[in-house]
Amino acid sequence: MTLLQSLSKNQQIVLDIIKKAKGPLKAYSILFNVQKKGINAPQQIYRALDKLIEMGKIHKIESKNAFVACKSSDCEISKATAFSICESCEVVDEISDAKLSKYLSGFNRKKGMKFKRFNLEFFGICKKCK
Amino acid sequence: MTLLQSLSKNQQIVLDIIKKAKGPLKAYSILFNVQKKGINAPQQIYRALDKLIEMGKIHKIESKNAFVACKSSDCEISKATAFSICESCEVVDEISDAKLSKYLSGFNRKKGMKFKRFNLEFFGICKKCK
DNA sequence: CTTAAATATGTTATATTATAACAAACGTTA
DNA sequence: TAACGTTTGTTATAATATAACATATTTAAG
Repeated sequence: MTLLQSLSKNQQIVLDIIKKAKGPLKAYSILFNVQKKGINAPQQIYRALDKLIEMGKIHKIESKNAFVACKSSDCEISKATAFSICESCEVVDEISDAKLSKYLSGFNRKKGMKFKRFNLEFFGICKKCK
Repeated sequence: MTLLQSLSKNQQIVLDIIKKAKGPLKAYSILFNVQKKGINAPQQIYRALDKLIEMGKIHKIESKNAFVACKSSDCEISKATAFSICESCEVVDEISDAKLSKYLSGFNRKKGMKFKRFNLEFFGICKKCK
């Protein structure tokens, strides 16, 4: 019984914009894009972003302070994220690799803690930019 | 012939503070700590931080916008970084694991790009906080 | 139904993080 | 010592993010 969590108005607006985008979007760039829709304040964007992240609909690219839609046809909650980032054209791709994910999910420091979540960012130059 | 790059005055001041710290430091917290030493402006901190990162003396924890000293007795240039981050006490540990590093350095997307660098952040609750 | 609780919204203000731009000093090294 | 690159100092401002509070809407329980 997959009670597919419905989105609020602002959450839907923000998600739509992020989905349509070709690359990662910054919060204020989202804001400028939705002012015609009656959203005027950063708070409104950040609140929607927070919820969308919680729901696993989007991810934050930490090294860029930008947001992308989740590619994995709606992962539940993002415990294991990996991205490839082109340092030239700034294109970001979500990496879905079962082996990688399993390897990292199973990785635990000897004396240390058990991990709940990880985020991995790869950097390089993509094929197009070479 | 290891020409061990010498640090400038500000670079040395900033590095010393980061090394003494128990956890990751934020740029403005560094700034407040060095105002007695005649450093007054964010620019001066950020410039030192940038150079120290280039040299591999420190790393930026992207998810926290904070900086830690490199633990690996001065890694050359940080092409492969991994950290464990406690979500409770916020302690950050650099992970030096040859296998992990090798695994990830060898990871290349099939059709995609060859990676030059990666950064991995694990999150959980550390032993002390459990 | 209808009241209470939780969630979402709108809004103003402000905090935090980071860079731009320019002038002066310092340090190589040729 | 002149020319170049690097570092410094400084003022200003850009970019990213949260606090706090009032109101509205949705959900769930009695």
